[in-house]
Amino acid sequence: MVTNNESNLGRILKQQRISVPLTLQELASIARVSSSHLGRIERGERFPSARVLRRIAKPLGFNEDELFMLAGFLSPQDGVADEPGKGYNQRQLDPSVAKILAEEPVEVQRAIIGILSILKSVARGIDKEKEEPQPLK
Amino acid sequence: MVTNNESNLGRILKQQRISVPLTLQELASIARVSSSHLGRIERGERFPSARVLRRIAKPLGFNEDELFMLAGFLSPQDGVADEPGKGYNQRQLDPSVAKILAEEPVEVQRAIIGILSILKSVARGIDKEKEEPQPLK
DNA sequence: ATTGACATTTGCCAAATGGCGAATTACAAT
DNA sequence: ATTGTAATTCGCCATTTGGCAAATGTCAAT
Repeated sequence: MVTNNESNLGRILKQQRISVPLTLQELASIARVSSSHLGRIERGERFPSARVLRRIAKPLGFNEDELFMLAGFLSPQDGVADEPGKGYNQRQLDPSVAKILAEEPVEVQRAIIGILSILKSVARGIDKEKEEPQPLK
Repeated sequence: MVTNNESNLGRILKQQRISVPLTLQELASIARVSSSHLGRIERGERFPSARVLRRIAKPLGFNEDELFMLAGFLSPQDGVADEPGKGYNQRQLDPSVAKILAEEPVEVQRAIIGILSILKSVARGIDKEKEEPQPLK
């Protein structure tokens, strides 16, 4: 990525690094990313991958999600929601159901969801006559 | 990276895509990622960038952070997965499964467990009636 | 079997990421 | 100023990502 139009990310990262304070080389050795690369990221000549972003997050005092949001990797409203009942489902998964299901392989779990969706569409009525005529007999 | 086969991510993505259901081309056009690339990701020949992961999240019914966790981009709340593909325990309740199921009333959740146990017992006793050819025509 | 319509995979390529070492720039303390 | 040393930037290159188009696979309907 060349001269990112709106790369405050680099400035933010540099500011944070300076204020910690760390040099590029120190951050590089802590985060295991080359200092030259970090330098290019700070001045907007390169864009950090998720892996690099993740590695420099803690040394700079960022949360990973926070930094991912700054980088535009995560949508603003889609942070990790630790708050209960925040636009999520008001219903919840029955604990015993969760426990039983958790003992099955993930493929089985997903297959179960597949069966559920079939049952729901059947219950809703035969809704796909226009496209895919079911060989009923 | 060549055929990083130990990565479940591809499997998970494919399972989810199939169960939605979507074809590679449909997902490609919805998510604006080429179908060939998506195919390679699913079979582990390529590793998705954050940008791609972000684009395919919603069409597949994942939260972005959920998917980032699966890809190893975000650490799970406890434990550290430094390499992508690790840190995914196969014997846990899949987050997307939990989410979908949590939207159903508890009676439905329990009914699903009932169906699961019936299916398992059928699968166990499948050889008791080996003489039952299904008339499939 | 043949056709046709999709779906998936493969070959090839452009662009981007990221490391290493050399060059350059601060910035001390003589 | 000049020397020394640490910090930053630059040049070059390997590796990876991701797209396009062609090849291949799949499957239902002739």
